[in-house]
Amino acid sequence: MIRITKTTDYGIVLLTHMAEIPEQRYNASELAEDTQLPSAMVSKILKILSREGILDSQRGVNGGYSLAQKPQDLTVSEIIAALEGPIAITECIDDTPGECVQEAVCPLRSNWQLINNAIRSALDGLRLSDMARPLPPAASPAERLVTLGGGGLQS
Amino acid sequence: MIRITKTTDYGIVLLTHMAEIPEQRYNASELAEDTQLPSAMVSKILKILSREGILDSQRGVNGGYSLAQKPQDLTVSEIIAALEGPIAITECIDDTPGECVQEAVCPLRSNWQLINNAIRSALDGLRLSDMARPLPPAASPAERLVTLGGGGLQS
DNA sequence: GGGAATTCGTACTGTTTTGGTCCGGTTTCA
DNA sequence: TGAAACCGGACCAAAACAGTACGAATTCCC
Repeated sequence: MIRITKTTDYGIVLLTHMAEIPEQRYNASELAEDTQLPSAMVSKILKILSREGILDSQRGVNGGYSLAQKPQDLTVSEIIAALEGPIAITECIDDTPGECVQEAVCPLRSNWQLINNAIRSALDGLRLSDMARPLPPAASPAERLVTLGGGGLQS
Repeated sequence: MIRITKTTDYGIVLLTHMAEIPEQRYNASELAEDTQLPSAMVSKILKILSREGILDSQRGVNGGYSLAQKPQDLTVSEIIAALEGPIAITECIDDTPGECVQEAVCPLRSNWQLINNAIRSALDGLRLSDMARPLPPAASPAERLVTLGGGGLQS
């Protein structure tokens, strides 16, 4: 199953929550409380997001974390990249040439980029602000994209 | 890192190879030889693809596997779904309601669909025949999609 | 009918990744 | 000075993955 790790899952939940009041500063335990996620985990994730520049951190008594950018400027792609490294589906992408045994045989190396780019583009198009919208009034936001590419049921 | 398992990686290599002469029947050891992949693994993967209906299998002396569809009809999305289960990034998608502790708190459940759909759409647009093309003459195929969505370097 | 070639199903095992915890250190503020 | 917060790791159990093995079941050919 193509999946995102729980770390990333939680990360997006946290960021989405913070995006509700973007300017506010939140501390780790407060966020854990609000989202009902394990607090040790929350704090671990916030550390990563801060190290990666997605959050600003403020130490000390009234410290905490706040969004480094506006929710509408932060792409899902960036968030995922921060939490699980670069979005590169397969290994043979940034490999040093010569390492792959298939190199001579495999006509795919560059064609894998097709898949990577397709996914990255899709994720670049999504903003934190899109995720934070709590089910818009008229049409479900999910519908917007289904029409874009065909969708298809998950069998 | 969002990644596809090696099983899927190999699977696409195998299918791509088979797509070169779509009507032909290939046996497992032949394919392992051609692609330089571990033969036990190859055979395991072919079994799965056959069970999932992507390949037709023929037992017996001159048996082997052949593509069940034309390469231009088979989407990357289907291949991945066959090899790693439905493309559903997070757990809380097809969960039975009530299982998720966050349910009350989490405004995301339906918004995760945004991400899932975005990725699925991207993958639905790619065919096996696109992968099989061994670096078309004029422009690299990777370029086609970069322009489509912005691309962005993998940091 | 028998034997060889081939797929089929599934169980097994070692390694890596993931999810989650813990703890000692550092910074800031009152 | 001490409490509140972040920071940076190490650490561990459980799950997933990569790869192997082996005994069926089928089919073809002689």
